[in-house]
Amino acid sequence: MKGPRTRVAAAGTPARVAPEEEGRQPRFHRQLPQQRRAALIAATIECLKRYGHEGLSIRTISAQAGVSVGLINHHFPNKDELIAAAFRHFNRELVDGLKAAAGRATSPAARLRAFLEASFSLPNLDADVLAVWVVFWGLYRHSRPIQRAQRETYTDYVRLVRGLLADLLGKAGEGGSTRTRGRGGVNLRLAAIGLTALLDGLWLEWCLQPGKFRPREAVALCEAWVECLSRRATGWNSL
Amino acid sequence: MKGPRTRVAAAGTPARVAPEEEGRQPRFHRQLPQQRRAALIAATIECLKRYGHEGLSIRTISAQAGVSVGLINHHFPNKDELIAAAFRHFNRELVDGLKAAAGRATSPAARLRAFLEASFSLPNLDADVLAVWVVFWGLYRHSRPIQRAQRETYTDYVRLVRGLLADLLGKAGEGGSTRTRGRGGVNLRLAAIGLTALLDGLWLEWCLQPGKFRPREAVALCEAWVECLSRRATGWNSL
DNA sequence: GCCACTGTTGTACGATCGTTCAACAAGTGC
DNA sequence: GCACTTGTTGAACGATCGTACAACAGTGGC
Repeated sequence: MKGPRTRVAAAGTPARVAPEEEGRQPRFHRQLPQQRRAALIAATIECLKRYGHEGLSIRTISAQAGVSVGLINHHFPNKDELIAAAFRHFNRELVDGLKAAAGRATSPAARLRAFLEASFSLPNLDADVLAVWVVFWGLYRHSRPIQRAQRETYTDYVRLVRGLLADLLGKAGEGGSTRTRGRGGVNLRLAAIGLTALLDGLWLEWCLQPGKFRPREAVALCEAWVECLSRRATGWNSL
Repeated sequence: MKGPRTRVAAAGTPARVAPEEEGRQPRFHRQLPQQRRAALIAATIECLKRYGHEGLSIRTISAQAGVSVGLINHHFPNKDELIAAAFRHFNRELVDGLKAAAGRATSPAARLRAFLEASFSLPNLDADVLAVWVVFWGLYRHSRPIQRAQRETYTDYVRLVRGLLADLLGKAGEGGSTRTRGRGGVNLRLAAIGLTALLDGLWLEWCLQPGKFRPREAVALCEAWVECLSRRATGWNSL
C-alpha cells in the first residue's frame, strides 16, 4: 500500500547495555513460530479478560506477551487474523474440555451430568471467560474469519450435545436425518437446540447476575429439562 | 484538562453560500435538547446495527444523525454516557414492547403466548437487534453507567416473566419471597430463571445460526418448558 | 430592527490506533 | 570464529479517535 520509505539514521545507538557489563544476558529469546503464535494467542485472551474490547490493541497484546509491537505482524498477517485465531483456540478449548468431561463417565446419564457440571464450573463459568465470549460475539457479524471459526466449532458442539441426548433418550440417531425422534417421539433436533439454548442462557444469566442463582441450580434446571423430554412427547409433532 | 488555547483567526470565512443566492435555506435547525438527545440515541443504535462495535465513534454517530462532531459533547458529557443512554433506551423499548404485547391478551396462557411470540418476532428477533445487544454486553463489565442501566431494566424484565409464570401456574407470588412455589411445588424463582435463560439462549442461537430452526419452534420449546413445569415438580426440592 | 440566548458548527489538539520496514541480534551449520 | 538465516526490535507513518472551544447563527422577545 505504502511506498518505500528511506529510514533516517537511527540517531546513534543509545547504548542499551553498558558495554563494560560482562554478565549481559540476551535481549530476547528466539522461539519457533508455532510456540510464539500460541503465546500471542494466550496473551490476546488474557487481554480480553482484563480489559474487554479495549484490550484488543496491538500494543496491549504485545505488552502482555512481553514482545515488541512489530512481532505480531510477523506471525499474523493482521490483527483480525490474530483475534480469529484466539477465538478458534477458545472455542476448541471449550469443546474439547466438555468432550473430555463427558468421556470420563460411563452411563449416558452420567455423561450428560458430567457435561453439565463441566459447563457450570470452572474454568467455563468464570465471569471473565463469559466476558471474552461476549466480545467475540460482538465481533462476529463483521469479521469473516471469526464467522468461519464459529461455524466450525459450533457444529462440533451441536454434535456433542446431540450425541449425549441421543444416548440418553435411547435413540441412535446421531448422524441421522433431521427428523429422527427418540423414544416417545421426542424431536431430537429440537431437544438439542433447546438444551443448548437453556445452557447458554443460564451461562449468560449467571454472568450478568452471579448472585441470582447457583451453578448447582443451573445443572438441576438442565437435567429437569432433559427429564421432561424423556417423559412426554405430545405437542412436539405440531411443528 | 487542557489549558486555554487562543484560536487563530479562521482564515477568512470561505463563502459557504453565494451571497447573491436569494433563496438560501438555514444551514441547520435548532432543536430542544430533549429532541436532539433522542435523535442522537437513535443514531447511536442505528450505527451499532450497521457497523457493530466500530460504529461507536463520535464521528460515525454524528454523521448518522446529520450533525457536527461537536454537538454530541454539548448534549452528553462524554461518549460513554451517550452509549449508556442508548443502552437504557434499547432496554426500555424491549421491556415495554413485551409488556404491551402480554397486556393485550386476556387469559394467563394467552398472555404468555403473546409474550413469547413478541419475543420471537420482529422487531426483537432481528439479527441486527441481537448484534446490538451483544455489543452492549461486551461493554458491560467496564462501563459503570451500562451496568446501572442493565440492572434497572433487567429487574423489570424478571418481574414481567415471573408475573406471567405466577399467573399461569396459579400462584399469586409475584412480589413475594424467593421461596414461593406454584401449584405442584414448582419453584417459581427457578422457573422464571429457566424460562428467561431458555428464551435468551434461543434468541442468541437463532441469531448466530438463523437457518437452524424457526421462530415458531422457539415458541413451542418455551411453551413445552412451561408445560413441563405445570405438570411435574419432583426433583426441584433437592436444591 | 436589534439584542440576548444558546443550540450548533468545525477546526485544532494530543493520544492512540494498525501497519511498515530497515536495522539488529540470537541461533545454526560449518 | 565466521557467514547466514530469520525471529525480533522499535521508530516512524498516516489515519482516526474523543474532546475542547471560539466563532457562528437560528430563534424568540422586545
